[in-house]
Amino acid sequence: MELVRIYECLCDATRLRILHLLTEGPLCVCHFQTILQEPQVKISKHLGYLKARGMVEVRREGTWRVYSLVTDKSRELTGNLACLQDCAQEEPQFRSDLERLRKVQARVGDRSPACCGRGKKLAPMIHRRTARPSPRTRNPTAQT
Amino acid sequence: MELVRIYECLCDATRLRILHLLTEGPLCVCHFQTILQEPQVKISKHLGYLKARGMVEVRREGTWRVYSLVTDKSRELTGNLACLQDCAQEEPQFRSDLERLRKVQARVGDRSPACCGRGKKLAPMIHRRTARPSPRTRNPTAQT
DNA sequence: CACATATATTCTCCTTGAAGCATATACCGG
DNA sequence: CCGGTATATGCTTCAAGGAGAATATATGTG
Repeated sequence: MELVRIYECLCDATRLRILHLLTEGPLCVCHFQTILQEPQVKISKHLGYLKARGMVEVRREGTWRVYSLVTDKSRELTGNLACLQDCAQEEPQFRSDLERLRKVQARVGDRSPACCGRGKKLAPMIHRRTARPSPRTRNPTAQT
Repeated sequence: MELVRIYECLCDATRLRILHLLTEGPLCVCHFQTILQEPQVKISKHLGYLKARGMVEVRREGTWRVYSLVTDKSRELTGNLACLQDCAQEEPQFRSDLERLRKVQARVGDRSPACCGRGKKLAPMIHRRTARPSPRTRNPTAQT
């Protein structure tokens, strides 16, 4: 049952937070770190878990990996994501994640030179306001 | 996060089937056995799991235990059950469960003398068409 | 090339939970 | 009280998966 697969992805708080953020648009790992405030390994692993189950897909942007929700979602997945989205409005955790997401978006939208806030190098500068599909950046290939 | 708790309940096929059936109305363990065609231990354990997480409640009816969805559901739970209900229409597994449920309901609705089909004793005869809240049976008490 | 950054992978430790057998418990009819 | 039915629980085995430290890999910079 595909449904079970979906629910397996949803039964962990970190993954829920990740998916919730992804419904707002693609995001790279370092942004997840900033927003979720969780160690890199943890985030990377959960993203891997989600990818392995076909919930998300990746695209490289220079050094970054930009994750997004899988494009062709099943009926079940669409429904459950909508449901999650709905539930998320109450959970304070999700709300604060969203706030932090807005900040990151603002920073990045301004083309300020930080990916993870480290503000060191800048690379292709592709971190636009994550909501838009970002027309064409540098290397639209690669995925799995 | 309560959401996680909910999803934990949903990420097992047997539990999904159980919950799906319960959205149609209360059901006793022996009927679950008949419908799901799974061993008693398995069903009983999963029902216990669901009860421990506050998704279902029990009521005794003589020798039987009649399980039902918890009466006051959270917004999240309501939403997810609705979503499940929606997804269930496609899954053949759920559909055949439903068919078997109808048969059981028919049998029981006719007041035929079987709980598990064994047709031995009959007891208070409370197994009415499970869909209706069953106004008042014998022992509306008991729960945990 | 050496280095720094972004991210993934490996390995280990530990907990949860699923399955199944055997057994316990509760209730019923006689 | 006895035997039988309905259901739960204890125990064991086993696999999945979560956390974290250390390390590997890839890529861009000078």
